[in-house]
Amino acid sequence: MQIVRKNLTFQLDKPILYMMTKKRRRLLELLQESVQPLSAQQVYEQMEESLDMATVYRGLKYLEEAGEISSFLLDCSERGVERYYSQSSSCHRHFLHCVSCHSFTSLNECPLGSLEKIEKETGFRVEEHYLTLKGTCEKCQINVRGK
Amino acid sequence: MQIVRKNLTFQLDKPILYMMTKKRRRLLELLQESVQPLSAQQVYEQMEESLDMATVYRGLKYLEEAGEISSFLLDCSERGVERYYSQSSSCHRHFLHCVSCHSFTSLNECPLGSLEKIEKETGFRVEEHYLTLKGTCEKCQINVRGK
DNA sequence: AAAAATATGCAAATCGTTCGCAAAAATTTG
DNA sequence: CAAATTTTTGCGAACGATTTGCATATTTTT
Repeated sequence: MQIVRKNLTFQLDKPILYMMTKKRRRLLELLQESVQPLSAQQVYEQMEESLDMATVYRGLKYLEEAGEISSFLLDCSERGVERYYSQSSSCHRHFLHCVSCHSFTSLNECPLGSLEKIEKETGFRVEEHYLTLKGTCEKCQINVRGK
Repeated sequence: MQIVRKNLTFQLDKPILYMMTKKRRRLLELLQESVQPLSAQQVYEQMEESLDMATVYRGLKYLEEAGEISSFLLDCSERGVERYYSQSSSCHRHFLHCVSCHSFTSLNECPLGSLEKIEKETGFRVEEHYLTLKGTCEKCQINVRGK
């Protein structure tokens, strides 16, 4: 990650100028270090330096708008409906969510076929897509069997 | 739709006995008549007979557990994060959501390729999946052009 | 270094959704 | 069929995730 200063950073085509403060950088680093997508609450808990919850939310929203991270909604039986954040690595990612241990596993590639067919059929111009797969991870399958 | 009476209805393999009250039937009918998935709020507004919001929520949850309807989460720029409900027709469905007029378009088929590959790669047993496509519907594309 | 702009902490507000409880409706029992 | 029992409904309060207003702190611009 580069250090970003106001008026100096451009994302996508249109220039988005933004400011990378210490706190925001820590938020971003935390997400970059994490293998798992994290909810705002989890980010808050994992921050060593103190950071207000409102600042976490504002920071995450800011980083997302700046294109550094991306998020999705998940309804988890354990934690309820929350937004989860992860770094915006090279390409967009999807996750498998284990309904038993509630961990995420990242997919290597997007299992979605071409969207062109859909666009032709529906007349829609598809701009983004979110895919959530739910199931049971390898570990939890074994654990259940073991019992 | 069949009229369901306690102890007389079975869903899937395991017998789920459930009671179809007048209010619940109206909820279900509303969703069956609607082309679009509806949020609890929209269901509430479209109900001619008065129905408490708590009852709407409870009824929708009940119908979903009974397998009559299904739901998904959507973050819409206009309406925020809400759960949307639609009847569980024969097979499971996915929707395209227009980011301009906020309407839904139903997909004819699931664009997801085989999940087997994913299961092999990840060891995951995939049980369900949710796909949200966002973009611009045909009408809104034309409207924008027209301006 | 001072002035201006922006971010942060704190507390209160918001919004979708859920819950407790008493009354109403549906089901079961005798 | 009426009484007893179970389940649902309405109402208001509670909840949890997220947002907002405002005064203060930090960062940027001058």
